Amino acid sequence: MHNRIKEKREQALNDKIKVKYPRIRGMKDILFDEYRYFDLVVSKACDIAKAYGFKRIEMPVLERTELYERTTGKLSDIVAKEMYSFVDRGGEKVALRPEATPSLVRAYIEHGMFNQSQPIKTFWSGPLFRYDRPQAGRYRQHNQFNLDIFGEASPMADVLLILIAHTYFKELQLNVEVQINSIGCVGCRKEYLEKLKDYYKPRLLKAKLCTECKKRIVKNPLRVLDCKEPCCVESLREAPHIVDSLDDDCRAHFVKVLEYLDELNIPYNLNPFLVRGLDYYTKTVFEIWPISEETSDVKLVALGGGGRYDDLIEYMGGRATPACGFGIGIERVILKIKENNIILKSESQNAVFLAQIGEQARRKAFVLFEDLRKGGFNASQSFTRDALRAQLEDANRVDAKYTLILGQKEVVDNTILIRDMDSGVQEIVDFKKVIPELTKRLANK
RNA sequence: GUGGGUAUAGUUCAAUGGUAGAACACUUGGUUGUGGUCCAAGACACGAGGGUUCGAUUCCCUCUACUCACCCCA
Repeated sequence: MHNRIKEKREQALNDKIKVKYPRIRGMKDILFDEYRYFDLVVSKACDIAKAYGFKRIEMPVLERTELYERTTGKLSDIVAKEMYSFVDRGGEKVALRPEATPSLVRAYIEHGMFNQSQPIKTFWSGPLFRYDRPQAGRYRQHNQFNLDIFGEASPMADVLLILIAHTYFKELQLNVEVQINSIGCVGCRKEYLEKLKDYYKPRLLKAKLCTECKKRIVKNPLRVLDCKEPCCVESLREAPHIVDSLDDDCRAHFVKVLEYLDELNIPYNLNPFLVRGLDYYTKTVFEIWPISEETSDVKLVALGGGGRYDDLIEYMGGRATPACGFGIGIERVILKIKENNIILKSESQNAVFLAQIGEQARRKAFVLFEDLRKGGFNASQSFTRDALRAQLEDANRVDAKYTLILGQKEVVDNTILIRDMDSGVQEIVDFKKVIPELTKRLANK
């Protein structure tokens, strides 16, 4: 009776809490089953990265606001309207990182990594924050996995990144397409932008653009290429391609990248209108687009993207260092995996469940459980429960192959029961021989 | 920032101008030491505020949240 009242009170309290302190918009809890996907997606990426000689790095979530204003660009949407920035108690202007590259570059410079043997290959995984309106595959806090290579000018670095990305999605059984383009160096881009502006000089053509792009063509012409408005897409049909404006060096670099991709049999789509939103990219830019299973259409939400940023490190006050990198959106990958009904490996690896009845048995069970764990068994238990029935239910829940039952009687006799959970057959075994017996049984499987 | 849709139990969904049901999940018991099946019992919900009304979970308004799309991005 007492318990019931207590429970009710707790429930009422919980309900109140639920409405009183709701989660912040666009933020997600990742629980249990969901976390299995998270784990798979991240650990697979880490494994591949390690295999290719990348080393793990983590940076603080908080950086000076200025860092992003200078690199990502004050005018970019990310900085201008999506950044969580505030003044801290010491009067410092700080921001929750909206992307990882600036922090990486900051760390590279700050720790004098240019003095180590180049290239420096890093991988990183963690949360990013953008104050955006949430929707499918977009959150205010989302996780990315990034690979970056510092100090390598060779097109091989670009290729390596794309190769890893491609391998990664293939191993996850996701159908993707690599979209690739080169936006050249500052010089090429300057030349191209003139050509593009010239192309849009005729009034008639300019009139076709959407309102946004009419502004863009003056302020940030490259972004016009990226617009998805049908009228803009249409207007671009005859537009000059940036690859035709590349200088010898940039062209040679890009050709080399494509040659290697061909060699490696990595399917790509040469997308002359692919430009990336961030200011610091040079030469190769690429995105990974999912291909929908049923329609085999390419969906426009990218699972990942990246490119080269050869000027960024010098621009930030470091020694001139070529670099490139790319990021994968963890939540988006998970979404795709679920969409495609890709089945996770079952977690029924809790081969042995240890049940106990009575105080003495429980004490003995604690010790035995440690031995099982140290012996490499996937052991589970619910020592907080008393009833054997409840414990067997738990054993069933975790899909145990065997349940060990240790009761008062067994303690006295120095034995233990081994119950086969499929057949329900159980056997009395000498307590000392449990571990060898289990080893034998599990080896036979 | 703009536009659409939605809001009922832990989850997925019903019904209703007279305060609500199911399925699954959960707890307990049937079995004081035996799970998966079965049976019984139990706990748990109308997002918030306002209006219309004798009476609103239902109709209207506002807010909030969720969701989808645009912008942008991963």
